[in-house]
Amino acid sequence: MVAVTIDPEGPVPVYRQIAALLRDAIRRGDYPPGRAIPSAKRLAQQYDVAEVTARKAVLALVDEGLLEGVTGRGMFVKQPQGDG
Amino acid sequence: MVAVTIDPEGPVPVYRQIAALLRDAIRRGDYPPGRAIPSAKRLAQQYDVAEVTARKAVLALVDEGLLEGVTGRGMFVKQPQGDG
DNA sequence: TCACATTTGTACGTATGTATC
DNA sequence: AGATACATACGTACAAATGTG
Repeated sequence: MVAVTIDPEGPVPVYRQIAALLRDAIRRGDYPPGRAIPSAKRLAQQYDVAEVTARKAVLALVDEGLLEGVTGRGMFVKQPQGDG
Repeated sequence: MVAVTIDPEGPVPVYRQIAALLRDAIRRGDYPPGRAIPSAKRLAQQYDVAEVTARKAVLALVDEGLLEGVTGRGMFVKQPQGDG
């Protein structure tokens, strides 16, 4: 089970790789709307990257409108907007 | 001439204050489409903040579609999109 | 209310890679 | 080869909000 698939030497930046994994997980329903994804700290441990890097990945998804951050609580999956 | 107007103690984050100043300058035409804004280093010196903070401000505008970064050259003002 | 841990948000510091000039 | 500038990545500190006890 080596499914975690981050390649630090590949051409794709690590933060984008993590963002892609999270994006897929959200779209797949692993984290339904209203649920929080793992904290930046947890993601950093899981993918063996710095917390700032994990955070950058998450912020990319916030930027895409998939997530919403709530200070002191977590990053929550938003309702799909204008997608049937 | 104290026009530079960054308040590090105010409720608005410094990077947002700088982003707002740059956004206004662009909209005002100080930096017309195709032109580059000052480098992150220069902005940091100008506003007396860290380079990372200046960069964060600039990236916010990239995100808004106002700027486009070109490695080795600078951050360029984009053509207005869908604005008559 | 207070103390503590967790988590996001902001800010500064630094190093390396890549591209341009 | 060197200077400049953006892109990525790690490290650290503090503030604000939240949750638990």
